[in-house]
Amino acid sequence: MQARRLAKRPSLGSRRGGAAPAPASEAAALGLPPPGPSPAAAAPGSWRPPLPPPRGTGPPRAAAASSPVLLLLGEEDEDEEGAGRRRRARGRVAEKPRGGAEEEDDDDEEDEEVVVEVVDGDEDDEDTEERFVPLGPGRAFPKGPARAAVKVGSFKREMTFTFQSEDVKRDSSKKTSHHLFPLAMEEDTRTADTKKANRMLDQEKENTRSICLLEQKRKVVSSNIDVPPARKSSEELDMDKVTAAMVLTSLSTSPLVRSPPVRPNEGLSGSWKEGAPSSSSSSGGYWSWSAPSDQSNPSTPSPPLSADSFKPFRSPAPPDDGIDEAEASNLLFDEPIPRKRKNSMKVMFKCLWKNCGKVLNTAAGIQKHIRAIHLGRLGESDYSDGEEDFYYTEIKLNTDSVAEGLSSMAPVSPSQSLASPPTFPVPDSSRTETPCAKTDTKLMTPLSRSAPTTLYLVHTDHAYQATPPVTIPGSKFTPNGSSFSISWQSPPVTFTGIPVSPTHQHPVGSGEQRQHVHTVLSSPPRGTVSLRKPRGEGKKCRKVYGMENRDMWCTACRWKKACQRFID
DNA sequence: TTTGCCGGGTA
DNA sequence: TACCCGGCAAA
Ligand SMILES: [Zn+2]
Repeated sequence: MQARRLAKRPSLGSRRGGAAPAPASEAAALGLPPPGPSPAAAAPGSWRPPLPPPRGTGPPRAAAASSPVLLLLGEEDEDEEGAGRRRRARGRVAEKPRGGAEEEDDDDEEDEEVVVEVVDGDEDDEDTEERFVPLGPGRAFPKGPARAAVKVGSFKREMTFTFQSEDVKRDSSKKTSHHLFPLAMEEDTRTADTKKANRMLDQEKENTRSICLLEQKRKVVSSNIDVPPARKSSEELDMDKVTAAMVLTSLSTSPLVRSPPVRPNEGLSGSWKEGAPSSSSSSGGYWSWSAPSDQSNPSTPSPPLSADSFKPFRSPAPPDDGIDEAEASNLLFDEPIPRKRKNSMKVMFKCLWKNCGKVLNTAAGIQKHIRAIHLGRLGESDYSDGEEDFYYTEIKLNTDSVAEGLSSMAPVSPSQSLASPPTFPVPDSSRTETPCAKTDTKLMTPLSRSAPTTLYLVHTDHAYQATPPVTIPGSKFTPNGSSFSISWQSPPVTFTGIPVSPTHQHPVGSGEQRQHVHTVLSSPPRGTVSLRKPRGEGKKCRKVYGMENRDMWCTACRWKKACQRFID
């Protein structure tokens, strides 16, 4: 191998000492340090290759030369263990002189320790309500993305946990006499639970979607989620998940879609009921979004009903929409924000009854409405057999999305655009996203085009750029983070692709590259998926360090991929 | 020609 | 997945 390489690359051959013969002389020739210390031995602060500057060589180099600290702070200066020539790529991972920064964006885990610490913290509190607390005030927010990621992860987990427990709790308390098995429960479907369940599902979806937000605001959230010391059989728990999943799946086509209008012969009631044998569920936790982390995803292809999406669906309900709309918006504003909803979330309940588009801000209200007006059951004020459930739907409004919806402004995230079109495998070759991002995508892909705020989809053009540390330039997620999405584009900053960037957000502003996205949008069938990137004009590793210092290049460059160090 | 890097191949 | 490279296109 080596041989081959050498042979193939004359230029390199001359310098690439690593394993090749005659390293010493070569080194000397190049002004390299005495080969004394084995290449790998190089101490952190040790020697830095004067840098056979092919061309004035990068400034980073200079600084990086001796101070590890600097290295850490600085973007990413690799420091090939002093002696420079680490033996070719292969093993470089192994050596990681803790003092010196790592080369490779993908390697520098400057925050490593920190991260660990955090994790620990989380773990510790693992199960208590206060688990978040410590994180909030106590910890100064670390900056590393890596860290962030980790945190996020753990949070998610926790939350999941939390909810489930809650679920179960109420579940059990509520229908104590119910069977515990989903199938069996189908019979009971149309019980109060059902509705709750549905709602819960919706919420789940939504939550998933906005999980990122949650993460951002975990602090806030945490305060809301109080976890009663819940214990329950794992069995139950599972069941929950399962059922939830089932329901989700079956409902994947928004309830609205398949509701009333579905059957032409729809009588007055119960017409479509049979159609949805699936709706069975157990828990009725409002805040439940079961197993967001792993489980839920598979079953959440459903379109989140949201401000936007509901409009179209509304079609079943003929005229008086205008009124509703208005009404809705009104409610929107004075609504006390149902429970745990995060600032930007509003929940409305909309009557799906034909010709009736009533929108109320409380489930009870809508139920009552349906029962009274449409089902003609006036008596049973509080009792609901779940029937109403089928005639109303919960609408989640994300204030942001609303705003967006009003003025379908362009600057919104392109990612959104990407997702919405009938689905054409957009170039989008590889995307590395955070877990949440994942769920996000899932949700959005189908038909939804809402909640633009929630996408922190991370998209890196290349895997090579996936992990670098990066502090997002312009904006930092604010615990409130509801409006950050748009602000990205401007900063032309060179932010080293990271797992936390809003999908294709910035490209639009900074570059031409994603332009084609629009194209795709307008005319889906565009086959031309592979538009070559315009190619950044900046100097890249190759140019900067020159062929001779190939090992100083960033990995990507070495791989002949898009440079990740000098991003355009 | 050089540079950047895509697409694809190999290990 | 990590690594490498042919080859194309922009500079
Ligand atoms: Zn590079």
